[in-house]
Amino acid sequence: MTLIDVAKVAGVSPITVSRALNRPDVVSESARKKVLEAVRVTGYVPNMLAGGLASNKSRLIAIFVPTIAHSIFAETVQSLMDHLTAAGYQSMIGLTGYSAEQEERLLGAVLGRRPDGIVLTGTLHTEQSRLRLQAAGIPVVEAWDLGAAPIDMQVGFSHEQVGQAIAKHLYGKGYRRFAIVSVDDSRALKRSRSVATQLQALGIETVPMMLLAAPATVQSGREGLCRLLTDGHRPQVVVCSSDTVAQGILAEAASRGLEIPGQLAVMGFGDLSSAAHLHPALSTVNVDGGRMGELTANALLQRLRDDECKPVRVDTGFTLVDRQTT
Amino acid sequence: MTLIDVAKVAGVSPITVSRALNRPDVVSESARKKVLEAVRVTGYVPNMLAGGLASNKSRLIAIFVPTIAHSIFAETVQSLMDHLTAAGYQSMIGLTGYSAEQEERLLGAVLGRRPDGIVLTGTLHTEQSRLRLQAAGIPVVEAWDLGAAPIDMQVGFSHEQVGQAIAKHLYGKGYRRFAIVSVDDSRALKRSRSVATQLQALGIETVPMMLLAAPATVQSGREGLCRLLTDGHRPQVVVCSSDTVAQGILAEAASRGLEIPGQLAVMGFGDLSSAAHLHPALSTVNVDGGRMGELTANALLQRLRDDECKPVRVDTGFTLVDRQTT
DNA sequence: CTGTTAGCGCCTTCAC
DNA sequence: GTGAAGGCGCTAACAG
Repeated sequence: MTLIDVAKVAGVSPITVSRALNRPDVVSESARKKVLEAVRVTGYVPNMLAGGLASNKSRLIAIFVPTIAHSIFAETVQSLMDHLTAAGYQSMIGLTGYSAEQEERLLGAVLGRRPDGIVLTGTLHTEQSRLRLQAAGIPVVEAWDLGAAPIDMQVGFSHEQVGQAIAKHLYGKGYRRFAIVSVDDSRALKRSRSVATQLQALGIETVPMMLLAAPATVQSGREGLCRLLTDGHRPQVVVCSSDTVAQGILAEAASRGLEIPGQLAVMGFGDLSSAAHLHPALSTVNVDGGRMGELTANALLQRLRDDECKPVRVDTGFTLVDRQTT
Repeated sequence: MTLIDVAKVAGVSPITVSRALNRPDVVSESARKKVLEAVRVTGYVPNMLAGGLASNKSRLIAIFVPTIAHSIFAETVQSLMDHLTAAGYQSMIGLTGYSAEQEERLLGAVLGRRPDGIVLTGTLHTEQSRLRLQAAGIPVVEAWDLGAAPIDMQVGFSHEQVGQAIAKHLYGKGYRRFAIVSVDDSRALKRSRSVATQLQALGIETVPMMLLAAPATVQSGREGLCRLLTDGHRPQVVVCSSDTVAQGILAEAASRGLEIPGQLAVMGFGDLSSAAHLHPALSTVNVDGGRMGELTANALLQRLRDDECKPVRVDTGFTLVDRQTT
C-alpha cells in the first residue's frame, strides 16, 4: 500500500494525499475527506523511511541512557518520551552503559537513522563521540547536569551544589563523623567530592570515601558499608551517591542490627518518585525526573520549531528531604 | 556526505562501497581497504532511511512496554536490546501503558518505520491493534505470557501455574487465612484468580481480594493493606500481584508495627533481580527477565534469518522463593 | 569480483 | 487549492 494507491482510490493526485496527511490545513475540506476515507479503506500506513528520506526530517529523537533497568533516569525518559510522542515525535533509546567502543558504534548506528534531535542523560565517554555528535549538526540536550562546556542545550542542576547542600545540612544537624559511599561515575564523583570538600571547609578533616564500580547496585552498597566498618570507621552518617547504594547500606545495617538513624543515619540521592518508600528514616536529595523530562522535551521542541532560538540552559534545582527524627 | 562521495574518494563505484560496508565478504580485500579508508576520511555515516527504503529492511525492532519506569519488564527489555544490538539491530521502544486510543496511534506511527520485527511485553488493549499487527506481516514475539491465541511466537510462562504454585505452597506451609492484593491488569488478574481458585479447591472458602487500579505503585500497595484491615480481614498471609505492591504492603505493615512474617507473611511476584533486597522475609515468585529477553531476541533473530522456521513457543518457567522462617 | 540500470515511496519545487 | 517533474541516498537485479 503506497501513497499512489491511496491517491487512485481517492481520485486525487499523490501529492494531495501527502498534503492531506501532513498539512491538512493547506488542502480543501472535500479533498481531505476523500483522502481520509481512502486511507481508512486501504489501511494505508505512511512509510516514514521514504518520507524522511525525501523531506530530510525523520521525526525521530534519539535518547541516550546508561541503562534502562533500575535507572535513576527512568522517570525522565518516560516523561520525555510521553511529551515527544504528544508532539508527534518518536523516540529511539540508545544504551550507552557499557564499553566506550560500543558507545561509538551505537552512536554511529543511531546517527544513521538521521534523528532530528538527541538527548543525553548520562555522559558520553569519549571525546570522539562528542565530536561526532557536534558534527551531526542537530539539536542536543544534555539532561541531569549543568556542567561546563555544554555541547548545545542543558537541562539539569549542579552536582557540586548538591554536595554542598548535603554537607552543610548534615553538619548543621550536629553530625561530625561522616563517611561517603560512592559509585565511580563522573557525576556521582562530582557530588561526593563536593561533599568532602565542603566538610573540610567546615573543619572536618577526614572523610573516608568508599568507591564502588559502576553501575550502582544494592549489593555494592552493602559491600560499601561492610568495608567501611571493617576498615575501622564508625561514622554517624553515611552519604551515598544514589538511592540504590543507600538501599544496600540500609539492608546491611538491618542485618547488623544497626538502628537507623540512631546508630547510623543515611543520606541518599535520586529521583523523587523512586526513593519515597525505601526506609522511613532515609533522608535524600531529590530531583524531579519527570519535570526534567518535560523541560527537556520543551527545549528540544522549541528549537525544532525555531532553529534560531537561543540555546536553553535550565536549572531544575533539587530538594533535600530530611526524614531523620534525630 | 553520501555513498557517492565515498565512492569518488575511494575510486570505486557506489555499489562497491555499499557492498564493502554491508557484505564485506563479497568484496575484494583491496577494494574493502580503499572503501574503509575513504569512509574514515570523509566521516561518512550511512543513511539508514535510504538503505531501508531501497532494501525493504529497516534493521529495526519495535518493543512495546506498558511503561519504562519501575517496570517489571525492565530487565527483559535491557537484555533484549543488548542482544539485538549485538546482532546489528536497533530497537525502538513504544510505551503502551495509557489509553487504548493512544496505543493505536502509537502502533500506526511505529509501523510507519517499517520495523523488521515486533516484541510485545504487556498486552495489546484492542482487537483492532492485534489485527493491524497481524496485517503488518512481520515476526511478532509475545513475551511474559503463554496465553491462548498467540499472534505469532511466544516466550514466557503460565500465569495460571504461578497462581497454583503460590496457593499450594502457602497452603502446604499451614496457612489458612489468606488475602490477595492485586492490580487490575489482565495478567496480574490471571495470577490472582488462579490463586483464589486453587485455594478454593483446597477447601479455603473465602479469599478476600483487593483490586487496585493499574499501574502498580508502592502507594497503592499500602492502601491495599489498609483497606483489607479496615474491612475487618485478618489474613496470615497476603499474596501480591507484584513486588511493587508487596513493597507497599511491607511499608504499611512496618508503620503499623506488624512483624513480618510472624504476624503477616507476604508473597510477591516479579523479576529475579529486582526483588532480592526489599525485605529479608519477603517470599516471591521470580521470573528471569534477562533470560526471557535473550530467548526473545533469539526467537526473533532466528525467524529473521530463516523466514520459514517453525514459530517458537518457549516456557521459561518461574521459581518460588520462600524466605519465611516460619 | 565489479559495474550499470532502475526504482524503493515520498516530498520539494515550481507551475498552473 | 492542485498537479507534474525530479530527486532524496541507497540497494536489487542483472550483466560483464
